[in-house]
Amino acid sequence: MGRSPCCEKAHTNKGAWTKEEDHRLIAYIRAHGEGCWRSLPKAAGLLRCGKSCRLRWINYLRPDLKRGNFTEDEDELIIKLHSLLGNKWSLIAGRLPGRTDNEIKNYWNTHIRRKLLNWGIDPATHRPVNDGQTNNHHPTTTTTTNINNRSSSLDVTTTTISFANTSPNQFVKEEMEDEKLNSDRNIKTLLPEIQERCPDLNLDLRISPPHYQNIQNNSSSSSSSSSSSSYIQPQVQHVQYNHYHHQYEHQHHQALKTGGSFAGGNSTNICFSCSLGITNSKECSCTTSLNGTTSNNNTGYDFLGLNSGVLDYRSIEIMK
DNA sequence: AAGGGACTCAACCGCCTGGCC
DNA sequence: AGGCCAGGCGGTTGAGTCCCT
Repeated sequence: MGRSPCCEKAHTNKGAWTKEEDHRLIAYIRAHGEGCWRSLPKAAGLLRCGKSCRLRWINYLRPDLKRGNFTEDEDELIIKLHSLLGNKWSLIAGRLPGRTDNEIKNYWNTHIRRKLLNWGIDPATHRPVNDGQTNNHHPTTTTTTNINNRSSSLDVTTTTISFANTSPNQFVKEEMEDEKLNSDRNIKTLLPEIQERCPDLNLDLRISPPHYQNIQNNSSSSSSSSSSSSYIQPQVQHVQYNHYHHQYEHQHHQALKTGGSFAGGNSTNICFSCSLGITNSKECSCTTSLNGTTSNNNTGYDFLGLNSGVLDYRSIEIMK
């Protein structure tokens, strides 16, 4: 026995929404709020499937939607979130206020995928295309050059992934260069160039213990060039989102000042939302105020932020 | 100007999940 | 425990638009 249809398809409109339908839907939701999508079309006088109404509202009519092109910062954030979360568009959208999962999914498939491919990076794995070795479960010794390593007042070693230096014009130029180069050379010869172009782009992922442990070990992870790495003795590099750099450092500084740890430590937690600058969001599950007081007595490591309900990118580290 | 291929993105489809009975 | 249902999600489609020849 098949599933019952969500609506009577014979009596519903399909395809593009008309302005009148939009107005009806908006008026109804303003008056009655969201929810009960199945009964909404009838109540609102719409010949639409409830799902269709929900989608139209969420993806297009919602007043808090941010219209217009994605910014470089948003690009950057989407790439990083995708490297952490995969095709979990709704989760990614949750970190980008005003953007919908559908919008991000489309943008990924039409723009970012191609951009990464032009860089020689597999958008699915965030690894260099043709890099068979890195698919190995046992990472080999590699050399890393940490050019964009920003020193902070905290003397905490971090590696900043930055696309910010690349202006739109540069992108166009680089894409043209890429096409030429791809036709001229074997892709293998390109890999060093890709790394040179994005010297701080290291998209190999691993899950590590809380960040505070790495603070203690930071002296061993700040070298600007080679060292061997393995899962046993990792060379730790932290992902850090440039545009939230300042806020993060502030929070981190406060946490250290008060003797606590930051985001992933076992005494205080700054939630993922806040670490991304999405303060006061419904996702916020901070257990610590910035003055260092703790409002929750969770103990142990919250893998993937499951206890706090959100991912904590600070504890998801990138290594080579 | 016209044809056609490439691209974009709103919308649809089908599956999954969780709540309720 | 199992069925039903609503909501949500990710993958896919296709109409409209853009761009190149």
